[in-house]
Amino acid sequence: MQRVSQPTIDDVARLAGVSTATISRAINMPDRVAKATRDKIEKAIETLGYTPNYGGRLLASNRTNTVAAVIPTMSNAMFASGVQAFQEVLAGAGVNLLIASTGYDPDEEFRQIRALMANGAEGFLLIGKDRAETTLALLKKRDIPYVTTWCFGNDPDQLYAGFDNEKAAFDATRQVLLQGHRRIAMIAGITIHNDRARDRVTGVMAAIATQPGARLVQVIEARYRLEAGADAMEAILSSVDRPTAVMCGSDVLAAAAIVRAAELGVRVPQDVSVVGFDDIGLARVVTPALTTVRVPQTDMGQAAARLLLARRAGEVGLKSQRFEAPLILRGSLAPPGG
Amino acid sequence: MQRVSQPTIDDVARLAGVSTATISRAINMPDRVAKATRDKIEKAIETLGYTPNYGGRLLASNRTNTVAAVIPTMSNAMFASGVQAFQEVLAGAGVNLLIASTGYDPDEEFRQIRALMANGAEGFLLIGKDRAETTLALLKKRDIPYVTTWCFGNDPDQLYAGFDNEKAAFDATRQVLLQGHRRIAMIAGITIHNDRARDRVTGVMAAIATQPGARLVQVIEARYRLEAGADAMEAILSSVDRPTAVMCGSDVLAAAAIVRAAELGVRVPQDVSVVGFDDIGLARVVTPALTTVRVPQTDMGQAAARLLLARRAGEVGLKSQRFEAPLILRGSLAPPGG
DNA sequence: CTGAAAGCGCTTACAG
DNA sequence: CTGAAAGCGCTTACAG
Repeated sequence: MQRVSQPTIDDVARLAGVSTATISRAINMPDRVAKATRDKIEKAIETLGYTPNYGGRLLASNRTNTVAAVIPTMSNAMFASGVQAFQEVLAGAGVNLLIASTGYDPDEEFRQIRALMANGAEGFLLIGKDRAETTLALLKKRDIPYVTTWCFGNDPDQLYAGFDNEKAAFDATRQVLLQGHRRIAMIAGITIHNDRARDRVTGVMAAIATQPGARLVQVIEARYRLEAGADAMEAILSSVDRPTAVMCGSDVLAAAAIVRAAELGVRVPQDVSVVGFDDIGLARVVTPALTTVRVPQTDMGQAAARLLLARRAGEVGLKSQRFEAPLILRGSLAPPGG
Repeated sequence: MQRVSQPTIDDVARLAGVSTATISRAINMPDRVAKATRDKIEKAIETLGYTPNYGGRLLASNRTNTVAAVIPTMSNAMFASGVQAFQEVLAGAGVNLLIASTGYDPDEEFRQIRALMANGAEGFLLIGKDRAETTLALLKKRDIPYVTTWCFGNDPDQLYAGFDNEKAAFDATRQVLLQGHRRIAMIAGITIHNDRARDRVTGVMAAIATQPGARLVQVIEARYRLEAGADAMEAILSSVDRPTAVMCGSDVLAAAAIVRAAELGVRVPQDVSVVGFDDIGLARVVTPALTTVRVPQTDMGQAAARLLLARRAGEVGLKSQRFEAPLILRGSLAPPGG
């Protein structure tokens, strides 16, 4: 990708008959340049097809205009809307978005963040709290701003734009208990290196503990894939101590669980209720439609972008933002026995 | 996002007792530096926590190590796996990915591409052929390599990594006809500014034209949203000339159509068959599971990355790559009458 | 409102 | 294998 030689600011200066300083000003602070001069310059720029060289600009100004989002995966709608919202707000401010995925691997996350920093990322959107020590040290050493999303914490040194996974799972489970369920199972995400998955388990457990007579009969961890969710559901349904409700760590798991239940002739919600987490498209398409926790993807993405933009503009005293993640009631949850 | 002052190559040179040229070589072409020197340098780099300044490097070498993907939307799983695959291959080569979305608007696409070029994008992954003239002119003028995906064409000047939407839709429709369907409707994507949506309609029409007695009773265009697909299905089902099969321009539309049909008491596939396009997660979760055209997302994403990487490495005579998009048979398609 | 000039931090022929 | 030095294309005090 060798570039053909492009016109430089010197070419424009020569053609317009002014200094390069004035060209630079005309581009970056137009109102500090006389209208007549500006017009000449614009004409010259147009004629030459000039666009400023990125590297030169960068080196001189020490700003890249670029932030990065590092997410576990793009293939799951779990993060898509959030990243989309993040990008839209950034684009509105003329800031570009670099993106990388980690496959839920902290070492890969470290590598990606380091590479992105070396390539000009001035700020980061990160998912969750679980992170390699080295990553935190790197970010701190270089004093790079970042916003932690998809979770919430009270650490005043950290900037969050997220929600409380434990509370969301707790509240959802409370509603399940309220409907009368006492034997509950969980299909959780893989909890290692994943605080969101862990917090959801904790929340479910905590809610069950508040209800005398209620029991968590089983917790199975599964990757966020349809096949894994289906298999977990089958294991749960074939156990002797069959639950009346299954809480799931994600919609992918929950949707797959519903499908597998149907294949096994188990009716949802009459025989078993299923609750998801995310509220992505899947939730409304499965039969019965999924009762699920709505993750505030758009809110988080927008807030993260605004926070980063504000930091960039030099604002201080920025505050973390916490959003609600309510349970959306649909057909997959009903009192035990239907 | 003002950076605190970081160590420069001069600091490293001083500490290691060598010239900056040698530092640069140790980093970029390690085997042209004596082992002993390299060790000294590595130690100095480590001590200082040095990482090369992006702007300086860029200006001197004129390479950004960054390519961009400009897609209609990230919120739909339609493109997610393809972009994920694209990013993974790039990351393996140490190349970073900028990403932007256009909302299916050619003007927005132009703006995003221009902004990305100004921010160092050395190559592009683009979706489909429909594009503003100005965009093409811009790309050409700056001689920026790009790969066109999610479609295919025979233009030898263009680099494609995609599939033939018309052929895929044609083949799928042929199979529907083979099952005995003669009255067919279509829920298409919005075709303006979208060659993929248009080609799918053309393919469906062409296949129907090959079958005596077969008719396309209705074509409704809908945005790729669940609600729009559901409403389109309702309109189709309430028409007097009700089809026995509905071809859809995407899985989102098809899944929503199935759900709405069920709500209206219309059985799929007994009363009406439904065929999708994409094969995203939704397809396997809806009841009945969706018969759908599998879009080779991963193949396209990987191929696009490899093509761009090859161009970058100076390879010439690169060839477009065309993949298959086969119909995946599941429960939503059956002969008329079930 | 405008210009001359220094400087940002690298890379890379060129020479040895 | 290593170094001295030019140069990449901008921005930005400083001066007027």
